Amino acid sequence: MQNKYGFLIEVASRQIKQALQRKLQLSGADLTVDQWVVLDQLSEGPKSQVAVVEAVYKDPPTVTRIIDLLGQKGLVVRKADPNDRRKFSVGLTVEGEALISQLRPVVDDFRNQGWEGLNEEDYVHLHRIMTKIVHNFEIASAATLMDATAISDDKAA
Amino acid sequence: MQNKYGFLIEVASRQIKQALQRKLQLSGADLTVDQWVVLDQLSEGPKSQVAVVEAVYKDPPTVTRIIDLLGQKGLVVRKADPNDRRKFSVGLTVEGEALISQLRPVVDDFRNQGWEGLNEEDYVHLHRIMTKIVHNFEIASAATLMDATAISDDKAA
DNA sequence: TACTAATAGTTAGTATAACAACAATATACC
DNA sequence: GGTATATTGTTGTTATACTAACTATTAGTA
Repeated sequence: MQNKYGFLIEVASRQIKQALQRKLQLSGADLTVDQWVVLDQLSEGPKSQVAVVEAVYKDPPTVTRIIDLLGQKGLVVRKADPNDRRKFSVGLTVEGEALISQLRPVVDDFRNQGWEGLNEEDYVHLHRIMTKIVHNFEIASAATLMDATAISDDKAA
Repeated sequence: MQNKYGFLIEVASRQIKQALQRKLQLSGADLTVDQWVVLDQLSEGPKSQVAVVEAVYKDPPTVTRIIDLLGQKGLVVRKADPNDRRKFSVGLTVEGEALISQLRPVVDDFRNQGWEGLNEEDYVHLHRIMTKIVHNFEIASAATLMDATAISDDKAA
């Protein structure tokens, strides 16, 4: 039986993150990969933290802390939600928008570089295998996310 | 162009780790997944920490701390290497051996469960795509590891 | 031999991941 | 209206990831 796919996936995951981190640093950005992911999400428009949690699939405490750091760097701002006093509306500052514009091409380059030599079919394989594994562990929320990612990738293709 | 494969891989990686962690806890083991990975490596026989670093592809500081924790739990012991006073020889205690015997079937179950519905061919795809991505970022050590994993999987198959 | 470089391992600092517990607010229901 | 419950977000703790700096030891070399 096949074994250690988890190890394979984890090592690749760490390497990818590390490579992007170096790329971000080379471009002069004082930003971690996870901070980038959250910032990128907010470029779609202001969101509550729960919405960010669902979009990037991180835990609420993790998102709280990442937004704290992004706030300290002046890239995002929390505003009170007038309709629900439990919520914030987290949005980009002008500096945040500028940084995204600067980094978007860098990240696109990165993705193209990492995917070089692979094709659409490979992506389908990758997505199918990942989704299958996640489904096999019956983690409903993650499975939903993987499915949603497939849809958005279809749109992007 | 395909995008966000990194995100896909990272989410799957976290989910897999989380699922295994729950499985370990259910089995009554007071052990993290990463501690399990190191412990499992040491079942091949005593190793220096550098050897462990290379086997599990973690950083030296991370391995130091994991071995510290495994030592506190009485599962492993550091012994001085008589040939090189910089080195330790890290080996399992009787308790460590026992815990591995107890957990090995649990982890095997876990792997089978996660891989259900997938086949040898899928594993080849997965391995090829991961290796390609890692190679594309020219991270020599990781690329070597991925290649080595392919070989060991061949033996296991 | 003495000097330099490489290796093995540790310590410190920051960030993320997961879990638990919590406060504040909103919703549902009686 | 009042109470139970769910939602939103925070704080605390432990473990891992990565970087940098450091000690001790070994190997290489002039």
